[in-house]
Amino acid sequence: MSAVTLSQVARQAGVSLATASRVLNGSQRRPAEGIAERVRTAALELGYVANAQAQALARSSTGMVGLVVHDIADPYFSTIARGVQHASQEASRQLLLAAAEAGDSSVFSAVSTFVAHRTDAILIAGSRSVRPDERLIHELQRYRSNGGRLVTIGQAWLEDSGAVTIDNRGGSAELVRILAGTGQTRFAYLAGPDHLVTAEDRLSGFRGGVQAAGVEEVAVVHGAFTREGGHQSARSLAGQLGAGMLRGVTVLAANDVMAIGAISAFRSMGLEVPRDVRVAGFDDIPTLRDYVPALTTVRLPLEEIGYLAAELALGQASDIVRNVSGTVILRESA
Amino acid sequence: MSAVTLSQVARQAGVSLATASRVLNGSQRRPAEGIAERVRTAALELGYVANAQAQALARSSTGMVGLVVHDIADPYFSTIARGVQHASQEASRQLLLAAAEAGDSSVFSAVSTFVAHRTDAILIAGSRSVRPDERLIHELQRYRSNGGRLVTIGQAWLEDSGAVTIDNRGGSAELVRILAGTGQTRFAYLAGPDHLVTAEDRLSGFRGGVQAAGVEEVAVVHGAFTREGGHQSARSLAGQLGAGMLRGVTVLAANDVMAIGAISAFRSMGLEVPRDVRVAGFDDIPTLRDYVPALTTVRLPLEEIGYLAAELALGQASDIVRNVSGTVILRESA
DNA sequence: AGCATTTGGGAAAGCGCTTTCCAATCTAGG
DNA sequence: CCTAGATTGGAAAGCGCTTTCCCAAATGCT
Repeated sequence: MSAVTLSQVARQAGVSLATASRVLNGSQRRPAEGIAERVRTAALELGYVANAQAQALARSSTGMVGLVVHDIADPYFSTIARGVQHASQEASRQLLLAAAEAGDSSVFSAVSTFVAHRTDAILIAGSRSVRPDERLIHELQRYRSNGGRLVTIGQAWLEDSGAVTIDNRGGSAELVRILAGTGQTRFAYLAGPDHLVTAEDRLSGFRGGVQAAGVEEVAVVHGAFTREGGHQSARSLAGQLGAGMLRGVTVLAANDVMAIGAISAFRSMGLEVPRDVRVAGFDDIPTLRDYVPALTTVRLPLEEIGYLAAELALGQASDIVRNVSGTVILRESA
Repeated sequence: MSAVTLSQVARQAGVSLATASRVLNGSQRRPAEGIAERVRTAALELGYVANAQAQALARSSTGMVGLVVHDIADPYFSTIARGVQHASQEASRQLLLAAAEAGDSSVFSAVSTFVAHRTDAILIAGSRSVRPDERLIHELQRYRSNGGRLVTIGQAWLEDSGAVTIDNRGGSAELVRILAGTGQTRFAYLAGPDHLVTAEDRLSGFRGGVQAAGVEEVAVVHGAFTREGGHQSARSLAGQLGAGMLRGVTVLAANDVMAIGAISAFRSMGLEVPRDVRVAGFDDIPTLRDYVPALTTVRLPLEEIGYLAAELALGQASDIVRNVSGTVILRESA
């Protein structure tokens, strides 16, 4: 990657490096218009594009922000990523993306790369582990103390760092409350992995809601946060209860893709949703809005969440926590 | 973003900068083990993390690859992105992501940023315009002549640059052929924007297939490559034909999300799929696989395509074109 | 023991920019 | 017409690394 350098431009324009830099790369001092014009012309002729790496080194700020997601192909994360991308673009920051599909250790390595690249900020989307990796926490703390901004999405990871927290508990509880209000009385829960706090929060919201509404908790089964996780959980729920006992039960899944998996499992068992079993999800993934039966769920403004997080990371405001909560969307499935 | 520097490590270890560099950041020369150990210890104690920017400057290679997608929240692109991400990670390259939601001009600015950041390679996913922006082409050519690698996904943009091409034409044609083989005879096409070559290729494949199979082309309507585009196109198709005439027609959409939009439109008009109208898509988006009625479509190995593209970009092989074609998946919708 | 080689650490020159000083020029006030 | 003060361009010192040389010490041979 060789390319035209500033000094070539300066030479061609017959000015010094300093002047060329001042003209081309925004500085306090604006050289006289005549000179500036010469420099601009030279730059254009040579096709000069500033080397962001060198600028970063000289300015000690890279203009890059790092986003770590669990899986970019998961619509939950890709929607958040979209929001982040928009905000970064508006702030003319470049987005570095890393996937951490293998838990804390891969979050750690993603963070390390970002640290190496000296991103101005790091955003972490994806649930914190209930018992977080010490190494990771240290790394993040050091990053912050070196002046890096950290914003986590979902819940706060560090005491006083930025975060866009999501009221998972409240959303689940509200969903149960409303469903109970429509007369449903027997609830089962397809929970996510029990080591993720997002999953645990949604579960505990469910339990709180069940208690508050005075309805019955038929069963809780844990599984992966994926379509397959939902599918398996649904099957094991059926096994646990006996297929007959499933009739009339409202099955809440920890997220939409699990709900989809569950519905597919129920269907393969000859159960129709919502006639035989009711199912609801969480997140309100945009791509799934045309699904039939339309999924009752808790809508999270995913894109906005990403946008907000990036704003927090890029704003000059000191680190801040912003809470967003979901709204229950009653559709056909429950 | 201040942090521990190599010279601090060197000082603490009591060696020179050169030695410290050789020990920590892979070089030909391996200092004696005793010394190396001292350096490593010092680095660990101080929590040294090499500054990738500075390394990039010194080595004149950044280890970053840029990916431009149309819209990261679109499952088509996020799936490709996943493949790219995997390949980059395996090659320990960092991924820069940019969205180009506003056509060629935004592709241009994305590319410019990547050029500024001196990414080792640029991957462009998302269809080329039928009449591509001259400026863009020049920028890409200059990038390549400066030693940057370019890989486009979908079709080749530059004469001899890397590309993972997709046999859109063949896929569409094959889909028509197979559907005609099941006895369907009247076909309509919901095409994408007529300025994108992907859209045009799929359309021309459709036409070729119709001709070859000797079936009837009822209508072709153009719309956006989105769910809403599909919805609207379906409505205008109905308007054009008269709702009655739609019965028995097989409506092929230029991609899956358009197909979903179309089905939703038909449904709102009281038409049931596939009983009244048949619908098929293209791409086989993973998230949509549980959709009911299950979508007949042309499966594209999206993730693999992304992976392949990144391999081409990162491999030492000179730029190469790799073609992938889809396979027709018959399900319920058509 | 004496010489030619190899080995391995360090000094220093960049990589491409930004930014602080400096010095020269210009402006305005007396 | 002279001087204090404001402008403005340029020289040069970094930013944090890599890598080429150079030189001293260690090694292998005769």
